[in-house]
Order: sequence, then structure tokens, then C-alpha cells
Amino acid sequence: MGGPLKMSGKKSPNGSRSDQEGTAEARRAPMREFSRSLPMSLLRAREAVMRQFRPSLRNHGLTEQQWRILRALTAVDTIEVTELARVAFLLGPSLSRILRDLEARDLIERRTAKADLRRGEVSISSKGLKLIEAVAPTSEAIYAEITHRFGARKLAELQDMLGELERSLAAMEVAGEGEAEADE
Amino acid sequence: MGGPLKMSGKKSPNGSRSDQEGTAEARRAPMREFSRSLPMSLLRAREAVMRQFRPSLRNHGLTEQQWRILRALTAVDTIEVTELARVAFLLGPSLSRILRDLEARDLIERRTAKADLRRGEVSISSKGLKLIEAVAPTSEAIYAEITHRFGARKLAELQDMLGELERSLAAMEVAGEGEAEADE
DNA sequence: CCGGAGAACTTAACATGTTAAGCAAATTTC
DNA sequence: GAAATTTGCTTAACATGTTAAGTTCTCCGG
Repeated sequence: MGGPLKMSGKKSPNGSRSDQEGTAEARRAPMREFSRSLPMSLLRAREAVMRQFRPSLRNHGLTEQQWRILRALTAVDTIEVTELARVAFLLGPSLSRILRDLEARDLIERRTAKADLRRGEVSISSKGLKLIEAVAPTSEAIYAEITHRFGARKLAELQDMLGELERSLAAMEVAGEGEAEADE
Repeated sequence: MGGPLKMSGKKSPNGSRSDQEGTAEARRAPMREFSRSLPMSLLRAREAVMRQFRPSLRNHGLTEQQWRILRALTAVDTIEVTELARVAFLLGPSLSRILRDLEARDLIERRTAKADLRRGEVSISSKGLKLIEAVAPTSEAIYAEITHRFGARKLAELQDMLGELERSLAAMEVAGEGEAEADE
């Protein structure tokens, strides 16, 4: 978020802005261009990508998350809820709600494991599979277009970097989990 | 949540998995490795980053979005709601709600423009400014740590690529806005 | 066995994402 | 210059994100 990397701040008055900004920047913390922080960059990039897919999914009555779930289910025969949450990258509560709805729409099937009654086993239904097959072509076409526009090589490179970023931070322990932070 | 995932092991009969997966993959569409799609990569990367900031923000009673708004407000004297939405990358309705809450907490001030009664002008309050100043140090430290772990050079490179991706897709018109999709 | 600790979800509660309406003020059109 | 249109928000409604509790069911030590 706050991403300032170079608060060194060029003092030079911002040439042609509506002068209020110059005033504000002068008397306030010269934090770095907020919009260039890593979180914002990632957010905007992802939105730019998802913006391409949402209309198509919407036309088929699916949200992004529902699609992720169905999509993940096509790769397995059955999967436990916790595993599915990990794969589809959804928090338990969200998944719980979505599965309830998808089941009501007969897009998935669910049953409890016989070995452990706490666990639920989920699988896609034939109706769900048909839906996936109906959406997939458009989805693939969009993905191909994105790849073409950005460049396959660069895309692969970007994904490598994203993976590296993930791994870099995986080990980074999260600060002040519950305290009120030393100062202030 | 989420994290490494290693389901579906290509076509090769997955040596040690519970064999159901292999079966599923064999009889179903061999779609792209779901977890390696660009949207998922971006989502996981962003989550890995935000995971570092949320606890600190939470300790100060702020959500990620509220922080974005206050953060954006420190860069200007006043700003119109629509402009703020653009800068903080929030949709109008979300912003509308959040501003209502932030105003109730006296973290921001709002008034209508005299020239155009439809427009609202927002600015951060002294209380809001104090809050920002209280959070900023921790936030900056986390950002610095992330930069250190991933590498300043690579970080800059990553952000360049993200910006490029954004620009690549900016011109890409969104398909089938409202139709039911030719077929497929 | 039995009771407590832990695991696997599910519910609850509140905040935001997302699309569609609603509304009042400003602008355009005829 | 009044009606039609557009603009700048705000509401509404529904889905998901996020954290805390609650509910069953397992498992484990005594």
C-alpha cells in the first residue's frame, strides 16, 4: 500500500496541476505517488484482466469465484472442501456459501466422506460440466487474445516474477498480529 | 489462504496421487493448468502482499480500502468523489458507503461544491491525518521489507510489466457486453 | 471408555465488489 | 426556456472477503 519507495520527493512544483495539489503536497507528508504502490499495481493489473472475462461469465450466470470453483472441479473426480478452498484460493466461509448455491443450482454434487463424517466431498455434476464446456471456448479465446496482446514471452516472464514474489513473502512473518503496535 | 497447489499432474499417470484425478483428467477437457492462469497468479501475488499489511491496518481500525482513501486524501487538499474513486480504484457505490462511515468517524470532511451542487468535495480531517501518521511508519517498514526481500530492481521491473499489461488491455474492448454469446 | 483438544466445516456479522435503479442538479436540445 | 438528456452521486440488492463463533466429529491421553 503506502508504497513510497523514494520519498526523496522532487520538490519541483508540479507544473500545471490545479495548484491545490501543490499546496497540499507542500504542507503535508510527501508520501510517494500512492497509485504506484505494489498493491495498487497488482490490483489494477488484475482488474484489467478480469474485466475481459466477467461479461462472458455473467452471460452464463456465473461469478468469477463460481467459475474458479467449477473450473477447479473439472480437474478432479472429487475433492474435499478444504482442498478446494486451497486450490480455488477462497476462504472457507466464502466457499461454504458458494457451494450451497452451486449445489442448489445442481452444478455440483456433494456428500460426506464415509471415513470421516466431518469432511465433505465435492464433485462437478454433468450439468456443471456442460456449463463449463459452454463457457470455456470464449474464455480460452479471451485468454489467447490477452496473451497475444501482451506477448507470450512477457506473460511467462510476468508469471515467473509473480510466483517469485509470492515465494519471497511466503516466509515473511506477518507483523503485530494482535498487539497495538509498539508506538502509537 | 491458498498456497501451493499440486493437483493434476499433466497427462502422465500421476504416479502416487489417489488415481481418481488421473481418471478425471483423462476423460475431461485438458484445460490449462488452472492455478497457473494469469488471474490466479495476480490474485495470489496480491494476497501475499496484502497479507503483510492487513494486521497493522486492523490494529488501527482501518480496512484496506479505508486506508487507500485516507492515503489518497493526504496528497490533495480536497478532491471530488468521482476523482477519488478513480484514484483509490474503488467503485462508486463502495466509495459512497465508505465515505459515509469515515465521515461518521470524523476522519474526513465533506461538503458540496458551490459551483455544482451535485459534486461533493472531500478532504481529510486533522484526526484522519493523525491516524495516517500513526500507521505510516509501520506501513513503510513493511513495504521496505518487501522491497528488500524481493529486490528493489526486480520490484521495479515487475511494476513496469504490470503497467504494461494494463496498457495492453486498456484498448482491448470487452467482448459480448450483453448478448448471450453467439453459441459455443 | 471418557473427556478434552483439535479438525473440518458452517454461521454470523460486518465491510466491500458489482450491477442496476433512483435522484437531484446541470446541460443540451428544440 | 421547458422538456429531454446527461452527470454525479446515492440506494438497493445480492455475492464475496474477512474474522470470530458455533457445531460436529475425530483422535488422543488417562
